[in-house]
Amino acid sequence: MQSPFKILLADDHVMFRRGVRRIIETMDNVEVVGEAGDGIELLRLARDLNPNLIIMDISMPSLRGLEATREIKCVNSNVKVLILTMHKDREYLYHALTAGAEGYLLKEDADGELISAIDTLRKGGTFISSLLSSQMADLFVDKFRPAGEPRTAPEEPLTTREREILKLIAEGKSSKEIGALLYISSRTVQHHRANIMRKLNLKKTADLVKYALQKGYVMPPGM
Amino acid sequence: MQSPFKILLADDHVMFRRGVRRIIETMDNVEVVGEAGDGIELLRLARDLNPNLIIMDISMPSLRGLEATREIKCVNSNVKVLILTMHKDREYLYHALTAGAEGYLLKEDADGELISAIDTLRKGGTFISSLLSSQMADLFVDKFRPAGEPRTAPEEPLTTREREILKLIAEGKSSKEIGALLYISSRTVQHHRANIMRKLNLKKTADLVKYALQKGYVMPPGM
DNA sequence: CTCTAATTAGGTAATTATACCTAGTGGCAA
DNA sequence: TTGCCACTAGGTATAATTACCTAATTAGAG
Repeated sequence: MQSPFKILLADDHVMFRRGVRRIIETMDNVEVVGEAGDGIELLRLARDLNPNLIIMDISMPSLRGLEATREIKCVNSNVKVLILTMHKDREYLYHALTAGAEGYLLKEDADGELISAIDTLRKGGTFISSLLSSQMADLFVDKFRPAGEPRTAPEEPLTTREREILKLIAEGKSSKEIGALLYISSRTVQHHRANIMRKLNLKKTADLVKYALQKGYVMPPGM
Repeated sequence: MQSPFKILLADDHVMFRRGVRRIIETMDNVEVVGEAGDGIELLRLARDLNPNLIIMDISMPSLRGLEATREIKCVNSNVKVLILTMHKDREYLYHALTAGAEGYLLKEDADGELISAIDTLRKGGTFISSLLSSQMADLFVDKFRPAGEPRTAPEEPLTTREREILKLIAEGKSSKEIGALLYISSRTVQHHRANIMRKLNLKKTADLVKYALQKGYVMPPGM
């Protein structure tokens, strides 16, 4: 048997820490080594107790949880962080993940998922509340795909044909090749090309490629 | 009552399309307007039928599903895409999302989640198989955190000067402009340019731009 | 010292891209 | 019908890229 998995709890509500501790105590080879009531105490205990996992709320007095997370990750990057919170907004989730947290669990489904969350993090994985999977996906899609842009300004000045041609340009094809592909004259392609550049206020092929990449019209390099 | 939500099915297995269709037919105000057996047919039907949602497998003959997704999104960015597949690897998920898909559902839990996935996408949301939420989180964390090197070996055949010039090319500058910036002849820039293309086995400016973007030599568009 | 690679520079030619034009057709809406 | 727009096609001209060459200088490795 390995040495036990050391967990540090951080929440400003005693009752909540007690509840979490009780759930954890049903697990094998896992030990709660300490409890912190605010961020300052958390930093001190994280340094002294050297836990493997910190379970914390992100709304704590004297130092916000995310600040604490960054601080701790900076000093000891081996420790895992599981955020346990009531916030289901995507902004909180986003900030938690970018701050370095490996887990994000809603208090409302902590009963059902806390144990599997701890297990997952112990094995080196990442755990997000299943209730937030759609938010998660939204985040991902928003961050990685400026294309389509459903919610923010579908103001695309290009016509269908122009997008089609832009895609081929960004793939590295010449006007002549594109004309052959689409069964139109290369002069027509050149005309579309000029229109695209005029509409987007671009000057060079390089700009067209970057625009197409940004919009997701072509495969990102590296796949 | 609104006009029905039009769905186009794309999968190379007839039986699977039939099964999906049967599930969908239990929904209100939703209509399957067509079925495609391969990517080429999919592109044609997507254009002709103008569906609101495309449900497709990503392993189809004659055109891979992700290619088809980009193609369709490029021409009609309003259509939603739900990937229905057996692949649970994070690479597939990642590529599907970056290709512009709004949904990713495993065939094995299609029975239970297909209807809610369709509903979610109809409302403008994003849906990922709950079985993949941990993969999703891993993806997110991987992408946003490690500021250090990527895992791939940095075998870079280019010289310092060549990288410098490649960067400027990708920023949209001409050989003459680059020469003026670096106080060298535009002919020298052209020579470097040719060397870069020879080393990387590339042919066009567009390829250079994509390569530079991939390597991170220039800011990704949109940030 | 010798050899190689990197950087610099130029010649010539073909191809392609960019910047200005005009103009016919078809679809769609006021 | 009239007008607008997308798509088509072409003319002309200049700028830039791409594809072949050669070659001098310098720094560094062997």
